[in-house]
Amino acid sequence: MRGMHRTHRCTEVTEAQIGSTVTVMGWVQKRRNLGSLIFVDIRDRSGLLQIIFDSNLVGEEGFAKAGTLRSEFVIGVTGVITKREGAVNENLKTGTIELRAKELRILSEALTPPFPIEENSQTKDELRLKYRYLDLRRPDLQRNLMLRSRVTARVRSYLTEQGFLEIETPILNKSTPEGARDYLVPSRVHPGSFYALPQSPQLFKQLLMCSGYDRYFQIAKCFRDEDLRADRQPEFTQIDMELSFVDEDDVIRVNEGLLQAAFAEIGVEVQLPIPRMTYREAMERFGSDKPDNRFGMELKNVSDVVKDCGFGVFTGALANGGSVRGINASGQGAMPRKKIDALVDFAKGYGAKGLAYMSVNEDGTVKSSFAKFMTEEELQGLMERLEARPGDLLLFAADKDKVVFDVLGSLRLHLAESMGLLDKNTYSFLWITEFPLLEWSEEENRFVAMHHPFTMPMEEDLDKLDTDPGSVRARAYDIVLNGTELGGGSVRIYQDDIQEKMFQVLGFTKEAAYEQFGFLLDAFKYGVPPHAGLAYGLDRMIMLMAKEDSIREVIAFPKVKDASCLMTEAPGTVDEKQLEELQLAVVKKKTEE
RNA sequence: GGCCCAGUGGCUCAGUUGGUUAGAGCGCCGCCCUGUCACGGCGGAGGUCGUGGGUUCGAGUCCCAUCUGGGUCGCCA
Repeated sequence: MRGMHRTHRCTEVTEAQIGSTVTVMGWVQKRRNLGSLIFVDIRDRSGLLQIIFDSNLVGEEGFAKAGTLRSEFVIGVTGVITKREGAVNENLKTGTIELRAKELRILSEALTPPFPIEENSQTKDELRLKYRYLDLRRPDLQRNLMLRSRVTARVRSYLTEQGFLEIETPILNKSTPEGARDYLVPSRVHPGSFYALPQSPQLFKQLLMCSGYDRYFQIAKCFRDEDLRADRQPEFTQIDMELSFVDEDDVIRVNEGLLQAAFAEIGVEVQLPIPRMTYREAMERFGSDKPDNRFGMELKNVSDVVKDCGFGVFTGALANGGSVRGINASGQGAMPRKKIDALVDFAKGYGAKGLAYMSVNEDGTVKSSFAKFMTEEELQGLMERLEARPGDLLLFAADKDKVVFDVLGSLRLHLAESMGLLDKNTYSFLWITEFPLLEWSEEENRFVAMHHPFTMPMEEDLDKLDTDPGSVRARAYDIVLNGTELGGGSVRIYQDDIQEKMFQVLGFTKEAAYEQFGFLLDAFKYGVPPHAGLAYGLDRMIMLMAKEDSIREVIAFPKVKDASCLMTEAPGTVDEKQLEELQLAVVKKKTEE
């Protein structure tokens, strides 16, 4: 490398540099050898620049060397920027200019890559992830990671301007049984004891409030040992924050500014204030606590219309305290039976026993699985409630509310996708408020916290904590973007008596509460400010900004479905010696013996 | 743990009702070519069809099991 220094990235040279000598360095994207003239496209993270090798300028030796160039060789080239003699390439940022090489250095040679290094890869994920370092050379992934870097930089500067302090919290923590499964790390010094990797910095940020750092944030790695999804990785990143002396409106105000700043990076102007909707309304209208409000197809309650009908499925659900609700898949009335059957199966996957449907023909007559049980008046009532027009397809679910919401909410999204209603260029934000404080767990036969045990109940519901805990609403809020939960937070409990009551409702004894969270409860006794906070899933935010369908596309080194890494082959076994030091033994399953 | 989809040269795919030496495009290798940018021309190498078992005279194609990757339900306070 001695004597040659890069002066520009490939697309940093412009027509302004014409006539000047520059040095670029990067990877060979493509060579086009015309015999006595060789063109090479050189690539770096900024993009592509065409280099022309002409023996008159680069010399016989240099020209011969250029002839040996192959894909992905790393080269350095010094030359003169000139206006192109040939045609302009309108697909390139540098399409009107080229670099006439005077000197070529091959910095390293390269094997032919196992898949093409190009945009819009068609390559299987498996191969891409095994060679992630090559995959990461592709322009779309480079754009995603550069976007991620810009957004986090913008978030940092915005929060800093707003008086937030960036403070790190521990990775090695005490395990807490509530919530997701922890990743555990054995302690060598304390055999038989384990640290847990943080699922979030929740307790620490509340302690920081107790300590007077009244506005905290962190871009925090978090870990959850649960199954993966397109939008879930075992390790992920949160933009985590906590504020003192605030209520939910203060948190929302600061975060609307944050979202505006962050989304400005992709040229999207977030309209403020972001609309708010209660949890109850979101469930009633969209069957989801994270509604995608880029399109309609809202749920309609038709329980009153069908309450006396002759269709046992409907009346039976109502008799069991459930409801009958429907959605209108507008314009889908001609859907063939086979596709409707597929929708029924889809609904069954979400716990429905079935799905009643009704196609409205162009002449106004209906074709339906249940019309024969209905009076003309009832059919008309259903059509009116769902604002049905000729050519529409109406779908109904009848069950307990929870199932009906789940089924129709999922169906609504499913249909919207196949109907092409989901526009990735639209960014529709929504705050969801007044979440239930508690959720009944069939598995544990007790109430569990919907958010976490430190979430403040709404004042007007406090008296119901004893009588009807399930109906108590929380001062919790989620920020939803296009049907994705971007983040969530709450006002925290800071009063002893309410916190104790909360633990009591959750079935914690005082001893158990202190065993788990004693340090926090003690801290609260020494002067705790009212506080509230919020955390974003950064990966999801960047995914939506980059219009990707999986957070893997915005994470440099993601894990695959079974939480392993195809490149490093983590996790792996360890030496006997390491296990001995930790006083651990691996129990082999019988099937492996 | 359940369900669904995929697995054929380096990559992306095609492969008829099971039937002779398994095809294509791109890539790769060699030769030729002074303005290409999906460069062009000529020639060439390369796969036994994820793995194992079964049915059959005969299996890429049918059956069973299994592995790998993806999606999803459960799970994810």
